[in-house]
Amino acid sequence: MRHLRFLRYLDEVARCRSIRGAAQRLNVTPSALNRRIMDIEAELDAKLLERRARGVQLTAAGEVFVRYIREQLSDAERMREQLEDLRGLKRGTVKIACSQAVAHDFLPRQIGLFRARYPLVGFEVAVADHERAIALLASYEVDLVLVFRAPFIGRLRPLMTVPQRLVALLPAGHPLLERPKLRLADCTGFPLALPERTTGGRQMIEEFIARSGLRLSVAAESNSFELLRGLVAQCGMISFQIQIGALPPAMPAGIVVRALDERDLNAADLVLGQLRDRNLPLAGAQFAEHLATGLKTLGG
Amino acid sequence: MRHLRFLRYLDEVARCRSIRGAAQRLNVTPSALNRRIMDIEAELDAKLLERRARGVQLTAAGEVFVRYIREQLSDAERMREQLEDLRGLKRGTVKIACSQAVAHDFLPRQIGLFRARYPLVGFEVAVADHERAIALLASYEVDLVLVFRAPFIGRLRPLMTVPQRLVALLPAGHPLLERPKLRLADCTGFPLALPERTTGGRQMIEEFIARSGLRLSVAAESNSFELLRGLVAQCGMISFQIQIGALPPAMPAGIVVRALDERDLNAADLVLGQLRDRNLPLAGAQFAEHLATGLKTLGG
DNA sequence: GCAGATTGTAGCCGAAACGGCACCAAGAGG
DNA sequence: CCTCTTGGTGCCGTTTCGGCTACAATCTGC
Repeated sequence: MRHLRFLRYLDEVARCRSIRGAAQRLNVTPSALNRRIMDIEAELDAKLLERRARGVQLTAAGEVFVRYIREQLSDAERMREQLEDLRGLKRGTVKIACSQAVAHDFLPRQIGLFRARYPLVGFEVAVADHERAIALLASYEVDLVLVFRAPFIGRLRPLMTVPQRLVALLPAGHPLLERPKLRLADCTGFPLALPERTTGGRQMIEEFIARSGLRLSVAAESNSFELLRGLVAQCGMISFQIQIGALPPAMPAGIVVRALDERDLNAADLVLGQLRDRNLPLAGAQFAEHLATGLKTLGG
Repeated sequence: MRHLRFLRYLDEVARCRSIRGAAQRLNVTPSALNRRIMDIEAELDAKLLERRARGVQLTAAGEVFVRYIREQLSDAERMREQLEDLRGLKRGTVKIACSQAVAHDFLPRQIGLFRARYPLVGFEVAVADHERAIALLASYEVDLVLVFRAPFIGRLRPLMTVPQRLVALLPAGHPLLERPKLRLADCTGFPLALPERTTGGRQMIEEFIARSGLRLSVAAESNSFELLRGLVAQCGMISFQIQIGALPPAMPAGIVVRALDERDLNAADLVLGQLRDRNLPLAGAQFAEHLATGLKTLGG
């Protein structure tokens, strides 16, 4: 959309917090960029940027305007999709940020199912922790988030929440597998491979430790669930994951999933959400609906 | 907003259903206007207008695009108001369409109360029948409607509904005033001044007539409630109005208001509404809230 | 069926907007 | 102190835009 050029300019400046930096990314000269911004400031009769020696900073008015810009850009995209839609094509791009737990199996499968019906729809998936996911949502870089233990933010509108329990991942043949149900206390003697402290699952474990005073032997710790699974299968460690991240069919041979006793850990919510006060692009809205049914059948 | 110029162009063309007509209203030449439109069509790769000999007609894609345009223009206005807002000024313009029944007393008083708190807020009020009011809302020419017996339209989002009964307006000293409550059948012998058939109040009366087979002597009929009141005060006729249009303090001397028996006429709704899927400008949203409380205290 | 009016459209030209380049001024950091 | 980075300005060529004029197609009234 031609008429949105200036808006893109300011959007990029806001992201880079620098006129020269934005100019480089936009393939224009800083002077030209700066002039357009000054035009807008003159028209609105309000300073949008606080010019500092090391770059620029958005003023309060700038914040308001940048939010407006991102709405506009999003709306333009949505309109385009509507046009494509009534031309018979279902296309567009779904941008989503998700927790690592769903990155291995659940989300890719849902994308596959969705694309079977709408093959022209593209996807951009950012795997990130809760905070970064919410930040991406707030800056309009993604349309949807699917995260575990989302922080309570006013601008997040939950579309669906699914309670999730923690399950244990054990190597095949592990002695603990003889018991039908596992308690966390049973694991004290065994080497554990835990997810990083920023993840929701780890925080649940930490809360339990704080409550019970249990001492666990943490043999390994990683930000990669992929690696943790490897530690289980190849080093005989025990790891933990939320249910959706450890659906039995997706587990490699050599790893067995066991539920943890309900007394040990409360469930926490996996939440599918979008930005409040925002109209999603067609493709995004449809995929959100698709995901919602996918999540629902998961529970049933 | 400079970057929205093209959009205004097409918006006006859509309203005029003519390129030349729109060009005249926009103070540009038809050729220039047409070029911009063709630019947009080329960029979207979709014909927006069906060129005919007597003017132009929006295509389906055109409809989608024009709706997008009006959203954009509305959003731009809202953003401006937000900027003014954080500059300390509460300004903006509230655009509202209303039924005649509230034009005489209720709405002006509410506007007065509102402007006492926000003196910089301007008003544009269009008095119109239901259909036209809804049309104005749908084409983004007004932000709010306050109409009696609004038609059920999907795009209308009711914010508040207030049931309204019909009351009779009689000249002071009229013989019927001796009775505490009036029945419609009592009026058969007297000359009546009825509102036009397009108004909601008249339709209620017509429905009663159809049900009861009553014969009323219609001495006068008008589209102006102002005139009807004159006929009551100066010609001794009886007229009818919904409650909110006949609040006793607003009645001129010489006119007395009497409730009609509940058995005769059901209540119908006065509805305050906005367009679904639209974010109102700040001033509009605030006035809607103000009106809602005004309507609530009315009932209590 | 034919003149007249009305509508959208293309060519040409001047004006305005825009971007690139070179240069300047102001802080930050050593 | 100098140097490096940042935003800001003057000048000039390019692109975009709008007004004028003329033209083809269609509707209207007789």
